Amino acid sequence: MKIRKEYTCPLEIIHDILKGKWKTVILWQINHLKKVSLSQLEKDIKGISQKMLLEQLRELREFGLVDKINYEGYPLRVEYFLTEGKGEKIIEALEIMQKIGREYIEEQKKKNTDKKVGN
Amino acid sequence: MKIRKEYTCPLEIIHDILKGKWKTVILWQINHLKKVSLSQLEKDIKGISQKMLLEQLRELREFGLVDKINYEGYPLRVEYFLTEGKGEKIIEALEIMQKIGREYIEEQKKKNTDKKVGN
DNA sequence: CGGTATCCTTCGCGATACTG
DNA sequence: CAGTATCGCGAAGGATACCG
Repeated sequence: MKIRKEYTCPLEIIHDILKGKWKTVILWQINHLKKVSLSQLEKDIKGISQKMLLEQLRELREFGLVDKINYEGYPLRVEYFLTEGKGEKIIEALEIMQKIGREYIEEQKKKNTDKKVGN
Repeated sequence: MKIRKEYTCPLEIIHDILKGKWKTVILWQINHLKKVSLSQLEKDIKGISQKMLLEQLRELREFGLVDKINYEGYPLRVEYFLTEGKGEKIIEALEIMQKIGREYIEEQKKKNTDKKVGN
């Protein structure tokens, strides 16, 4: 369990929520597919292991960003999805950051072409 | 250097931007104080070492979220501040996440009092 | 005061094997 | 298909000493 007993500052949680290599990508992907199975996520998120995926999904659920439904019967089937409140809200934050990411990429490209051109 | 040579996906950057225990807190604190010296940040951010602070500040500067001014003369003096574009923008994202953090804290409190009451 | 370098510990995470 | 358990390595991060 990586979640602390108690938080005093909301900022500490921000860190824990997005801590780890995969959380943001998982959230992003779930938002993209809306309702998605474990195996689907595993296919779509390149390089992630099932163990990591499950670990991170569990944490995201504990924070109330993600939820899941277990369907009865065989073969087993589950659906992961963002929670209406916090889950969908955090996508807004990720979108802002994603734009900043784009800006950064653009700047780097520009720097590189400038270098090649002359200086 | 923890920043990669090149990014293909903006989401990878989101992770790198907020990676590490301290980045969000540092950004938050700089935003709060607007222009701030290293020693001031060190005092205000509880538990951080000077080494970590400088390390993270450097990364934030490389991403263009933070910038600094070096003043001439002794004693040495610098001022760290958020960049107008990306720096101030990311605060919006942090604010959203901070609210989610608050929600989570409230829920936990409620759960605890409910437990005490009965069940 | 601001910043760099080094050493050492802890923990994230990948690989792998196993269960219902 | 969904999920748990174990183990080992490398990176993150804390402490500390030193430089301009």
